[in-house]
Amino acid sequence: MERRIVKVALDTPLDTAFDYRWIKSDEAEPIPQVGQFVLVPFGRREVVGLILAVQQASDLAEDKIRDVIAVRSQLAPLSSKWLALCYFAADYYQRPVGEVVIPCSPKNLRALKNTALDKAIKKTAKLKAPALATASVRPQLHDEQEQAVLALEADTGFSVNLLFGVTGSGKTEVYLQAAERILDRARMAGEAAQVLILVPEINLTPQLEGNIRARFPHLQLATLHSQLAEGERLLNWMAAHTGNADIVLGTRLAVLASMPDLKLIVIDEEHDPSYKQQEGLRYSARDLGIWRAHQLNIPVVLGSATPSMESWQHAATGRYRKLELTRRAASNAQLPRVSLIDMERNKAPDGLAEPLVAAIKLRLEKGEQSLLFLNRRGYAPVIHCDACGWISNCRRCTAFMVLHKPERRLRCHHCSLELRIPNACPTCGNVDLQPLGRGTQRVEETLQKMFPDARVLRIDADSTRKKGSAQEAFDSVHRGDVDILLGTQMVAKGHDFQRLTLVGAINPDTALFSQDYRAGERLFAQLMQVAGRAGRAAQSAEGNPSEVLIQTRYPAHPLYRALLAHDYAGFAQTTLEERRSAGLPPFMFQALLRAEARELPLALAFLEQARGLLDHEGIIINDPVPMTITRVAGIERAQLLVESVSRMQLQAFLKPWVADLRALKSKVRWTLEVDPVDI
DNA sequence: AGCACGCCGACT
DNA sequence: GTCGGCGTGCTC
Repeated sequence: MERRIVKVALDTPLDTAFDYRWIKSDEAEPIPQVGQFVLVPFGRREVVGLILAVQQASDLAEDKIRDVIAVRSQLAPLSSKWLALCYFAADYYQRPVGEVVIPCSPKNLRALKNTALDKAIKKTAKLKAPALATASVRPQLHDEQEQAVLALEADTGFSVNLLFGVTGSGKTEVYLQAAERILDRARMAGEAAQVLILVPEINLTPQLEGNIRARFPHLQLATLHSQLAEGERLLNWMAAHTGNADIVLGTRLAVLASMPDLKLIVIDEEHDPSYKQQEGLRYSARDLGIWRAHQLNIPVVLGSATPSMESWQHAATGRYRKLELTRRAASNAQLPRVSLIDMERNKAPDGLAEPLVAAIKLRLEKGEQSLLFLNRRGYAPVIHCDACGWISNCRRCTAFMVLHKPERRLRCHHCSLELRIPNACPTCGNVDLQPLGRGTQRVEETLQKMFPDARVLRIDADSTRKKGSAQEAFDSVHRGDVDILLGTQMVAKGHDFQRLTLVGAINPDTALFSQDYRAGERLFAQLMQVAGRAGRAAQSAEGNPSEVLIQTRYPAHPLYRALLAHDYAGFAQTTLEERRSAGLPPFMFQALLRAEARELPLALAFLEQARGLLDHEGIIINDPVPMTITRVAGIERAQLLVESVSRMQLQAFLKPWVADLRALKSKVRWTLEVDPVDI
């Protein structure tokens, strides 16, 4: 009787492969192969796993080993290249490989019985083979775009290309035509080819998806993101895995899609923080994308108007090739004019200074749209009592309870605790509790009072709780049903509003003096991005370019000076000089050990213990410190930063360190993050 | 991580 | 008398 031991990776924090017994049940059943999914019993559960090895014997006692329930042998095994990518990710981010290979695969491999999987396989196989080289309407490229496309087309091996161009300069067209030419060339040569396009957010996908389908009706497009229904996710995953999908468009998790014929990777808005997964396997999809391109010896394109400091530095040293688009694609579209409103000189009792109010009024008179950007939701970030100094602290977190006036609630944005607004001060009974500061709800109220006839729409996480409501809100702006759009960073991304000629940033200063050394970089990117919403199509009716007004108390700040001049390069140079002298990334490689406990001293003691575990030549281990928001939902948090000027040296330290940390079996919960973005 | 077992407080 | 709190232990 044919019998094998299969070593299986499972989605569990246990850093080991699990042995299962496989016995041939009938003649037709094939021997299991590495890279196939299996259904196995695990404790009291049945879980899906991936076969990492097939062997004749196990080191374990026979009675410890359980039987495989089913092998998903209908599916072609995942390739060794794909497995190598997953092993790398697991190794680099110090997590078990099962936490890489299982979460990025469709859940339905387990939930579906074989018949349903077969159905999906049949459906995928039936996808029409693309008809040869159907004519599609291909927009004329301007010379810079053409040069970029030619450069990419000429690449026959690995290259990292930083496509640097302002919003509206036509980066998307470069991606599409480079993709098209690479797919065409492969087809002419009788080879299979696939292109992977990564985007930061789900809500950007429908627009780009529509564009791609319209442009390439003859190509198969599959989307992959976490909000797909499971059935659809399985189909699209299969389309990628079988090679049927010519183009895969997805969010960060798509970087781990199985694509046997991958020939080009595009990472749009490469600087965007959402490429970094913030739980479980804390990977950077951008970094894995670059690694994958290197592995497959293919080009990768990183697109951005405001590249990350890492990418910009690599372009400066020549490690990446810079492809630059210096002007907007539509010939009549100009860059918006950016001005600062000095809030020391302008009174703004309602948070809106007179010049901004006047600019909004002008747009209302002309029937044009305004967009106001305020990265703070709720009505006011805190309420307080004038009489005794009471302030609305969250009792479970080191944070304020935020006033949400329409809901008549105080809400903690960290632990989701909700309370009714107290009628009187809880300590002294004073009935006159005052909101401090301003969130989107409060500005919305102000705008409605100021402009009673204007149609004001607020878009933030609170106003778009319901599924599909964000899309509906954006649609109403596109239809012209909105005069003044007000929102958080949600409004900064992706959408081109044709009739929008004014953008106002209400209170961007808060990011200037943040603890987080990346806050400035993010603010610059955000303001550039939100400014890019204006005048995408053309100038205002009067022929004036669109206008961006930034309210600030620090008009001389270098970040704003660079923004006024549309000078990303200058901003990046200054920032990189600061980073170099302060010993920060990209000149330093970091890992962050975080610990959580009921009592802060316990967390700190654990980190102190961790610090002393290993010799660490070439590694800087900093003091354990409480996190900025020390307590969340009643749990105290602390962290320990580990650094090295050498990525290799840091990696060499982390591996045995993590093994020792696991061996401690401490009651303190801990996580390690490699290349952390929020410190 | 799940998921069970197990031993102590406020409820139908 | 039981439901349920989360401490501890195991998963091939």
